[in-house]
Amino acid sequence: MANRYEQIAADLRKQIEDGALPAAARLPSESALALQHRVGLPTVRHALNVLQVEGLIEKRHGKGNFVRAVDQKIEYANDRVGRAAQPSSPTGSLLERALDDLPEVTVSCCEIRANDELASRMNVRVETRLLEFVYRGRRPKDEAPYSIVRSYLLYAMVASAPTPLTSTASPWGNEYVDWLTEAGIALGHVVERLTARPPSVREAAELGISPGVAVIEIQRTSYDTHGTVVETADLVMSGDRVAAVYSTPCVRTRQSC
Amino acid sequence: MANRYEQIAADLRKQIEDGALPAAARLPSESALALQHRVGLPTVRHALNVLQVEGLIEKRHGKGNFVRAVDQKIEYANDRVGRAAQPSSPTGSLLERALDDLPEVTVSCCEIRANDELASRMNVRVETRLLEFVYRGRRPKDEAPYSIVRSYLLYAMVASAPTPLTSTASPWGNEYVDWLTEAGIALGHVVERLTARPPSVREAAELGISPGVAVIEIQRTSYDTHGTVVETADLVMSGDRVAAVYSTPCVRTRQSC
DNA sequence: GAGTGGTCTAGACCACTGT
DNA sequence: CAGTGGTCTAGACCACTCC
Repeated sequence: MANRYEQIAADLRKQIEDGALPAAARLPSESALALQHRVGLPTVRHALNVLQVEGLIEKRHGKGNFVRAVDQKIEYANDRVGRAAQPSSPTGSLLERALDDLPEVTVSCCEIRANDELASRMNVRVETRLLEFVYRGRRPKDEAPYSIVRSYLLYAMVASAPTPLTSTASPWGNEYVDWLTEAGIALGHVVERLTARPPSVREAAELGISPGVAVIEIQRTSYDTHGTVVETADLVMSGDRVAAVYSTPCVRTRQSC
Repeated sequence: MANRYEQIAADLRKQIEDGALPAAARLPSESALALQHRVGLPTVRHALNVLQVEGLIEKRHGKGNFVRAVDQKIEYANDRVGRAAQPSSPTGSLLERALDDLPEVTVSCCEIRANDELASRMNVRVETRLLEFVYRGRRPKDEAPYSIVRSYLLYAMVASAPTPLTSTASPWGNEYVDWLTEAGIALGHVVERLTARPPSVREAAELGISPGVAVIEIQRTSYDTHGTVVETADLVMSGDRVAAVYSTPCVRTRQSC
């Protein structure tokens, strides 16, 4: 650990953890740090790079380096999945209310044709008409959204149902449940596949995060009671602002276990 | 996008995606790349750094830079959570079998005392006697494990039950379900909180991943049928080798919905 | 305009890996 | 030993932000 840049990184890391450098505080300028530690500028930049990849600091061109605020996380809870947009469980909703941080949600919709991937996921033919809904959930105090949801429905299935784009929507794109219900379709179960990965360049820009801050990606597939796919969605969420919470009841019917 | 290093990164990224640089292939040496693109070494290293943070390449000191293999992911499925170690659902087990990739699991156990965090999570007093089980799941072809699970049980609750450390354990540390059952305790539900984040230095070393490759962290809490915490666990999984899969049935009893 | 971080150069030396 | 990446230096110039 004789590395100079590791020492500098460790020093700053400690100051951040101790609170000497509180959240959102500006670090000394890079040249100042170089003087302090009697090293060259590139060495300081290397150290800061490490901290950036660890998600501890954020660089702002022309302004300085800042301690990343890692406050309470928004929760994506599965007890709302497959239910109406109205949150019935306190898990997520109380938290959001308590923080005076009701999310602002923007929704857009357009008609598209299924490409290979969507066709395979929804078990339909390529070029099938679909409706794509894009949801962006944002905390009022933030610039960038914390999640981007692309939800896909079969055009033929919901075209007859009224689909008002309410701005009071859930940020997770759960309104489709209501629409399907109105169309007489009952949901059976929802399968979600979660992965953690670095953001693509585009995602980093859209979510306002630096590369190195992980994102959670959820591929959601909703089935009706007959096992037919009725919806699929891609959720990409900023890993440092969102946690996913799953509650699994242990129903042990003698049969299945 | 006139940046030289972005161009180099984009060039290599394209070659990896196109398959010109297949998985596990070695990239040209840094000095060779510098000559090819007529830039200085630091510029090439900057580009490679970007690709490393994106998880596309892996650097090996003294050997070279290599394309990261991103093969089929191990699945952590909640249909096994709260059930016995024997997987009953095909979701995960079939995949693992098909890949001829049955995980090797190492287990260790020691008695510890609850610290502040564990005491709060298990709703017991600090210094309460606990049993800590550490599971590491590893693919035979890999050096490092893909997941590290630390599971905590109340010593008083399971001390009387036989706890054979079977090497055929599930890599996710689910044996506690059997032990609790033997002790006459019935599980009620399991709550899991997932987050995505960069690995700590220690985790990166233990999981054999480079910083910048995200990890999935799951904080699991198991409750019995009375709502008492009977187990809690921390699962840290290499984000590029593991996906978490949750299947949520939409039981809409008229009451609760 | 002054201060900040971003890009890039050219070169030295060290540490790890293989032969 | 030769080849590889890892660390570090000193300095030039550009781009962004704020006054």
